[in-house]
Amino acid sequence: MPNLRIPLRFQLLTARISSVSTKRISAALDDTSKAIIEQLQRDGRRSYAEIGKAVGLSEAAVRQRVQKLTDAGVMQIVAVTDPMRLGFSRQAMLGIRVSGDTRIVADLLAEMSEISYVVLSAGSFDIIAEVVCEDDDGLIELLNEKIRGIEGVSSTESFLYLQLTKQKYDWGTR
Amino acid sequence: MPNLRIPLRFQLLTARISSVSTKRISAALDDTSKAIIEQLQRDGRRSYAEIGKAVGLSEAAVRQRVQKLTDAGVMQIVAVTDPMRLGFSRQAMLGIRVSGDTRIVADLLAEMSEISYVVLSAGSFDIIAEVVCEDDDGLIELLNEKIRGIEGVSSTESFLYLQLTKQKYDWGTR
DNA sequence: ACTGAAAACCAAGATTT
DNA sequence: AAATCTTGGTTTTCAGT
Repeated sequence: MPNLRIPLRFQLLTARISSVSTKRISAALDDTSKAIIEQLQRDGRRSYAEIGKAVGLSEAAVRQRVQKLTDAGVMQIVAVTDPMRLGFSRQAMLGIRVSGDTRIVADLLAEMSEISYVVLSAGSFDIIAEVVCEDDDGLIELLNEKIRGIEGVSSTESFLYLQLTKQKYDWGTR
Repeated sequence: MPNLRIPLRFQLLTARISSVSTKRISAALDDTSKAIIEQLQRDGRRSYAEIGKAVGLSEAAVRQRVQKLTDAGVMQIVAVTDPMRLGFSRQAMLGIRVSGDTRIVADLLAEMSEISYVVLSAGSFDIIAEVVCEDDDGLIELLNEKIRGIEGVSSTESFLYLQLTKQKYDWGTR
């Protein structure tokens, strides 16, 4: 069973890869599969029959394709919550410089509930992390009490979010 | 009808807000709703009956709550595709400095299909953007031919992804 | 494509706050 | 009174053959 506490892409990249092997599907989805995915991107609970009508397939055929796509880890149907709607209104991207093993620091960051995104990167930052806090106080506290206290963190730089202009997850279908 | 080409949070933040007013739910979800959301984060197509069994509610009650949560924009059930699985293996975060109106540049970036994420930020970068390309050539081309050519982009800095350590979307339920 | 089983839907009615 | 949950009957979908 995959670790389900971190749902979307992270899960796709880790848990699933182990079981399905690293076969790459490339952009080799046919138009019908793309159309099915598009339907489900609009509404993940749309019925197979309805999707079938839209893409010109029988209900059963749609169901089989959806099964295949999810089994292969190409697609996942999940609920996503909106931090803003839940009172987490202060977001920021952090650039972090590390002395020592970046993976150890990244793992510590990943354990923090306020941190939604952690990547190891090449460039003038070793780690990039996204934080989601209720307010400025939460962010200040997180930075000073938790992040800067991590052994090996030599400096951090914050980029407060002013406005989220775009976010998408629909690779391969457009 | 909301613009569905940009599915998740962006949609939640824009299209939905207009119709539902800006009421904030705060962390005021009761435990039952949280439990329902958790179920759907594991599998967005789990049946209402099954969820009901898990959270101690009737099938109809679960359906009503899910309806409310999605109508309120707290949650959305969608298909998410994995860029890696589809052959987009080179990702990077870009820090962009802009002279002039950052929103205009951000909108231009948002139109590019390789760019998955755009935020206006305060700090030493005016815009932060995530790019997802098939390979290094794609990234180089994007940077030089498209991004650096935008009027008002004064400098860019790239942070290539080495490893995605964490990604989550489940605010409010943990 | 067909079929039994399951789930979703709908409309009241009951219960809670 | 308003919101929320349950129940029972009906339609639709699901999953296996």
